[in-house]
Amino acid sequence: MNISKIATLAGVSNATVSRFLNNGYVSQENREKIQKIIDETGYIPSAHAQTLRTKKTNLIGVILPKISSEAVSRIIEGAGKELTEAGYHILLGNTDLNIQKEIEYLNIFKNNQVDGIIFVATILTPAHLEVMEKIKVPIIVVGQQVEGYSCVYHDDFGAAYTLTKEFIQKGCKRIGYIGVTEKDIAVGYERKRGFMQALQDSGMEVQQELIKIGDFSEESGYQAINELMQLDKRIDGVFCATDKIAVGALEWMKEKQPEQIERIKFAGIGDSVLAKAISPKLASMHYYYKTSGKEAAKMLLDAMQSETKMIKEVKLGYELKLRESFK
Amino acid sequence: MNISKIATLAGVSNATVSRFLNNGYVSQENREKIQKIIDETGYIPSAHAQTLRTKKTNLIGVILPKISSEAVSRIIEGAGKELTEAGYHILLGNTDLNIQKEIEYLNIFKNNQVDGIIFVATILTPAHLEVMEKIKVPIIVVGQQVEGYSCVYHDDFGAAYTLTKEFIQKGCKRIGYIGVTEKDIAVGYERKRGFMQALQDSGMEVQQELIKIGDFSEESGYQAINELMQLDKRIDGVFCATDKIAVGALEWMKEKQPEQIERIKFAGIGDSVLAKAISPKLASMHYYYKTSGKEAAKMLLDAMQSETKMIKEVKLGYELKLRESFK
DNA sequence: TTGTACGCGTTATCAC
DNA sequence: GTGATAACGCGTACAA
Repeated sequence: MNISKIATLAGVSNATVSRFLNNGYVSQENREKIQKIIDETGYIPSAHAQTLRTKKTNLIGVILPKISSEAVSRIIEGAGKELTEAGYHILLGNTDLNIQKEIEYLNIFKNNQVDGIIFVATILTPAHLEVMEKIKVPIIVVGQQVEGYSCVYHDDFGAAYTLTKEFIQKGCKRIGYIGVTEKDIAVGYERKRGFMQALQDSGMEVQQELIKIGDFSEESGYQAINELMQLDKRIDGVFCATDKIAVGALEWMKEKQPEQIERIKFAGIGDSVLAKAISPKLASMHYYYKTSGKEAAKMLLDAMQSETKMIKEVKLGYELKLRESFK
Repeated sequence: MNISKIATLAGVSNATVSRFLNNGYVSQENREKIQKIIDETGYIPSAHAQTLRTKKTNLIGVILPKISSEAVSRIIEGAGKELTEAGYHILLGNTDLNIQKEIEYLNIFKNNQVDGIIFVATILTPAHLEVMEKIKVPIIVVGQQVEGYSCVYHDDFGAAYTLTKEFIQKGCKRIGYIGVTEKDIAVGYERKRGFMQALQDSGMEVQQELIKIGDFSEESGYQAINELMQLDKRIDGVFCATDKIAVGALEWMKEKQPEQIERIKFAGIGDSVLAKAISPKLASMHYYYKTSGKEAAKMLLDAMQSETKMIKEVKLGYELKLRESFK
């Protein structure tokens, strides 16, 4: 079923049907005839033919590292709502933590396959930037601050700084740190920087041996805390760059040294559902993931409308959630 | 940049370029010339124009109730991997638990916008089936068994039956049940049926007043357990239709009657990350969500290839995970 | 092995 | 207000 058949059935030309569909001038009489045929046939215009003609796809490419992550799914949830309301659909680009795939998706989306891109980034390499340069549709980066692109991210430095100050204020003297690779500017570099800066500003020495770098898994938290506890039994605080890492660390404590768990303060970042569910309840920094998705979508919608390529950065705050692990 | 420009630059006709791109006969000499131009320009054919011409979109519509759900995101993860490898992309249809939106998305996907549909269903109404009837592309339903459609789902009856038997074997005499609406055939109806059947088969009476129906939230578990404990203080087991409900119930116990928590056995279904993280660790039935997504994708790929509309049902098993809450 | 010419379904232009 | 008709970018008979 296509527009010509509808036109024939309604006794008008396809141009009139097209005008009817796109709010052009059509007589009341013809409006009714056409509507009747459309209702009867259940006709829906071919989005692909429309795209070919108008250059507008109504599609937004969303590139993300891992769909089964609480943060990421929240971001999509927020972005999706906003985009759907504006008449756009989401084309998914799940890279499964594979950096090469990120570049592949950027390339796939490049040639007008989508009207805009939301890129939930982790590690940005020069290769990424090179491809991104060539893309004509607007790109909004989520989760990382990146020069030359509109982005929405959390204040990782500030969150880590504030959280570390909290450790210090509560009297912690020897605080361990478990983080991730600094190639991830937001989670790895900025959070660690906030941690170290807060120590320095409080006149405390940064002890490099108490800084452990793992990956994003619970296991890496489990292993890192083990190393930390062997290194220095007087540790009285453990700053984990993510909640997941903290959960792993707490798991180790509960298994191996349950008598110490009350003495040592633990905190993560992200305020996941896990943080609230485990025992002791994990202190964490609440991040507004859904809002960040929503904000990114709004920025993208703006960018797609305007002619000028104005760059806008949105830095979202955080909220301290002190819980049992931080008494 | 389009195929004609590439052809001109390479000094051949667009037909030759097209043949080159689609593995047709092209002389070695021309192959090289064309490849050179394509490399230089970074040309990528317009997927939309290809679709218009070939009627193949390479798109799979995935309709789901809520992206930020562990089960759902796992399903997508599994399906996505399989589909991507086969050269398809996912067009997201997040309905945000709105049944009307499910029907909207089915309609959007109807008219050849996608080559196939994966429908992660919750409640299927006659209105759903009516729209689904009219859709020409293959549909695979995930999470529910539905007459006339290929589907992949978990053995909810069996899981609930087995789990209930476990309660009984461990000596429970008065088992409460907290479930969800029976309109959801899988989670609501089948799990409850398994529960009741197991009681009956063991010669135990089903006590209707010990059966509570809430929604999918933790709060509903929190409230339902409160009602149950007021009704009958001798309750020694609580079967929760989902892990989330069980988490809410345990939360209430920890807050209000911590001294009773050891006496009463708790279990959920789904084996979420929460189940393993909370204390006491929640006994649950492991479900193979990622596998179900993978399986659905495979079935869809098959269905899209074959001419015949063979219906296939895949019922996945479960794995009992006894944990602290079930000692 | 190559090129010409047409059609996929839609929108936009223009003359009526 | 309306209806031919060209054009969007591509794939593919068909003729060469």
